[in-house]
Parts: sequence; C-alpha cells; structure tokens
Amino acid sequence: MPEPRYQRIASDLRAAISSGELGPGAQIPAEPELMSRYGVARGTVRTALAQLTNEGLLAVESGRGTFVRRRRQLVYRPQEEFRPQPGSPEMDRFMAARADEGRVPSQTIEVAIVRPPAEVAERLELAEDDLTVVRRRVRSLDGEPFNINDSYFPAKLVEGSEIANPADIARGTRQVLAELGHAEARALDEIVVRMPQPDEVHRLALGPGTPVAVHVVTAYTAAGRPVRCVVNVLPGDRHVIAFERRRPEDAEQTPRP
Amino acid sequence: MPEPRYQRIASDLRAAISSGELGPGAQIPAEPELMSRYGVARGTVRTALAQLTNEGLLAVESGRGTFVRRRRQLVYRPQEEFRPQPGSPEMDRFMAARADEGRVPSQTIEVAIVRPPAEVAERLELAEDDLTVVRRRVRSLDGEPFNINDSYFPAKLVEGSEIANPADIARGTRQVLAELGHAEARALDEIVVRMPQPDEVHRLALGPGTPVAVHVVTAYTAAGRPVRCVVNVLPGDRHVIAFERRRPEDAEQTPRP
DNA sequence: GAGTGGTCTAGACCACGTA
DNA sequence: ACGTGGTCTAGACCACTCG
Repeated sequence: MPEPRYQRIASDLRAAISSGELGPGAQIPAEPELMSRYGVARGTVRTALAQLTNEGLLAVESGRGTFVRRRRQLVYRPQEEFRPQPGSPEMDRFMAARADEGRVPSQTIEVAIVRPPAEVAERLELAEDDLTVVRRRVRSLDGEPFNINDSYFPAKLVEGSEIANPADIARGTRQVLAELGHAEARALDEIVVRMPQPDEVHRLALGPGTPVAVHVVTAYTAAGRPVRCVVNVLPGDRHVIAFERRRPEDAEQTPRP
Repeated sequence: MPEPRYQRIASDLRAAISSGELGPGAQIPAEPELMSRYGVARGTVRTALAQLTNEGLLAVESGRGTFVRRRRQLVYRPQEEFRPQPGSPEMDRFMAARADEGRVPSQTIEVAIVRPPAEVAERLELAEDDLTVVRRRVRSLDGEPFNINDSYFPAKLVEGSEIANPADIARGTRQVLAELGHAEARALDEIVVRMPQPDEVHRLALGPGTPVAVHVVTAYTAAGRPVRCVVNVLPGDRHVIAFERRRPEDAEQTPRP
C-alpha cells in the first residue's frame, strides 16, 4: 500500500513549513498549481490542504490565497489570574499586565440567568432545574478577542444583587459575594484541552485547527459550599500557560534510603 | 446566502450528540443513509463528518462504522510531576498513582543523540550545531499510550554517563546530574496547547481532532545554567491538568484602600 | 476579468470488517 | 457477499479579492 497522494502533498508542504522554507505568512501555491505539480484532481489537493488547516498550520483567506499561519502567544498564569488587585478587580491581572505592555485591553460584559451547562451544574452541586446567574466576558487586546471568562453563580445566592446586573463591578464579584455572606475560602483548578465548540469559535473568532485550553475554577466557602464556577476559554494559538513550581525544598524532603 | 448543506448536516448531528440522543459509543448513520436522508452527494456527507471528526466528536472505525467518541481523562498535576519519589524515581508519580488505582502502567525508554528541535535548543541555550542526549519515554496504561516524556540534556554534560544509556535509571536522572556536578536548583514551566505533529500522532495513537497540551520544563543549576529540558506531551482526550493555587492568605494581603 | 478558494455532483475502485 | 469507510476523478457553479 503506497502512501495516499494527498498525504504525500501534505507531507511535502509540512516539511517546507517546518524547515522554514515557507515561513510564517508565506503564501502556499494555489490549488491549480498544486494540481498540475502533482498531477491530481482538485479534490485531492483540497484534502491535503484541509489536513494541514486542521493541524493549525495554514490560514485560508478566501479569494486571496492560503498562507502559513502566524502565531503570537501571551503568557497566562492561572495561579495569579484570580488574585484580587487594587484598582481594577474585575479587569484582572491579565489585562492590566498587558496594558503595561502598550496594548489596549477591553472587555464586553453580558449577564444572563440560565440553566447551567452540565459541567458547571455538577461543580456547583446544583439540582436538575436550578438556575445560575452568568457573567459572560470576552476580553480583547487591540480589538482582537483573546479569551472568554464566564462566571456562574447559583441564582438563589445572588439574585437581586449587583452580580445580576450587567455593569462592571468596581470592587469585584468576590467582594460582593463576601458581603452577601458567601466569602470564598478555597478553590479548585482544572484545565482540559479540547477542540472548541461552535459558539466558542464564533465568540473568539477562532480559525480552524485551533484547540482551546479550558481553565475551570470552582470556588468554595469555608463551609465547603461551592459559590462560583469560572470557565476560562483560552485559544491555543494565543496563550502560553505558565505557573510556579513548589519550592524545590519541598521536593527534596524525601531522601532515599 | 443559506447555510451550506454540509454545515446543516454537521449541526444536526452535533445537536444530537450534545443532547445525548446519540450517546458516547453510539453509531452515526452510515454515509449512504445520510445521503438519502438529506438528498446530497457522498462528498457533501463526508465534508460534514470530517468537520465533526476534526472537532473530536466522532471516532471512525474503517470498515465498521462511525461512532460518537468516548473520552475518559486522568488527572495530571504538573507541579508534582517531577518531584522525586522513593522507590521508583524515573517511573514517576503519575504512573505510580495510577498503579494504585488498579491500572497497569508501563513505559518504553529510547535513548538517542540528536540535534534538538528549535524550541529545546533555545531553552537549553545551545549553539547551532550542539547536540543533545534525549531520553524518550512513552508511558502507557493498560497497554494504551498515555503521554510522551522526552528529556533533553546537553550532550557535552552527560556523554559517557548513565544518562546516555537506554536503561532505567533507578535513582533518577536528576540524581545522576547532581553527581556529575550539575545539580538542578530551579525550573521553568510552560504549557502550550496545539494540534499534534505527525510523529506525536503516531507515538500516542491519537485520533483526528485530538489536541495536545505540551508541558515544557526547563531545569537550571544554581548558577543559572540550563541542564535539562523535558517535553511532556499530553493528549487532550486523556488528561485533566490540575494544580494547586497559592495560599488564599497570599491573595488577601493587598487590602483595598 | 482573472485568480482565488467554497461548495457540490455523480460516478469509480479499493481495503477492511462482519458474517 | 455485503456493508462500511478511504481515496480519487472530472467536471460544475458560486462568491470573493485584486488590479
């Protein structure tokens, strides 16, 4: 069994890209050119290009051409993301730090009362028909969407409070929760990696072949009651996730016999 | 402009999957069935199925049928991954913990002297033609590959030592490095999310539409010299990444004015 | 208008799995 | 033998971008 022809075409292009022969932004030969170069039908060429697109290597601009994808990534620190910060709690560290670098951060806030998705309902320990207040934010840099930050609160806890209003909360939702008698005491962090859902593709203007990291934070009161579940969606082509290791001393305290 | 027909087919199937009508493992209608149901040509049906496959929703078993993908994920703790452990340092915590759960861990080790990939060369601060010793491991559970763990060392530092031999090092490579006078003092952790490269697809037996998280650890001596670069490749459909937050006390020490 | 990619058809032959 | 998906062809019409 020989290698399928579309695989051969894809391999050639992949090699040209990883060797730097076709650098970021370079234009891929047009489909008719590849058809004659390899002596195949258009469908075969398109199968090859689709594969590379789904690997995130190519960006197609309809009517203009197909290009090697550029990627620039910013650092995301999950451990620091949710530490309150003087001055602008809800526009948190990530955005503030980027502003220092001369970029223009912005965000949109949208508030709704919804039946939560299954993964959220489970983490908030809600019953089948319990509702949540969700504050949906899309954070952008220089006008380009960068990540999604959706905070879910059990509706019973926050109804009628500021949290249910779609305005920026200057002192932070954490503070408001505390004033309502539900101070957060600890949190659980999870990150899963998957392909985006269609609504995420739309909100983040994701190209094909762009996976996302989903960082879910569940915050609990001292009594162990979950009071907030934050779903952060980070496009893979725009973020590097960094975190601090435990002190090396910790790692050394089990000497071998 | 109406929605393309293949999009319509994909949306219908996606809805059936997310609503649970087509549960994990359920078989998707065969291509001829979808052709007659929607009155389209085979290519159109295949375009729709390809899209869902690239979203990681479908698993195709050639000759048998197309099915809704199952996923089961294990917890990966990047902060603990590299803490030495009594008994089996190189078969580290991840595998040991899984063994406690009644699963059967195994690993393959392969050692080579190679010109490092660009991302590794950069982190080890190597010159153009410097070589590295790489210890490539694939860790498996119950015979299924689970993740890749490739450790790169500057060849100059470890040539002739145990590290260049393809045997399990009972006391751990970290210990060997220390004996060679290059004790690790601190480390930098980075995680990026991307689609896998073809060799990774092969080594990990990844299905289409499976993104990976790449956890890169760069270890330095007290003098700041990089002595090891570990590239961990974690398939998105098999891992949940978890980590510990800093103490909440830290987060509270900046009271608002 | 010429060139790009996006969608779609109607056929064909093949390898693979199940029975 | 039959049904599954895998590969491939040779056309077609469309919308978009650019000079």
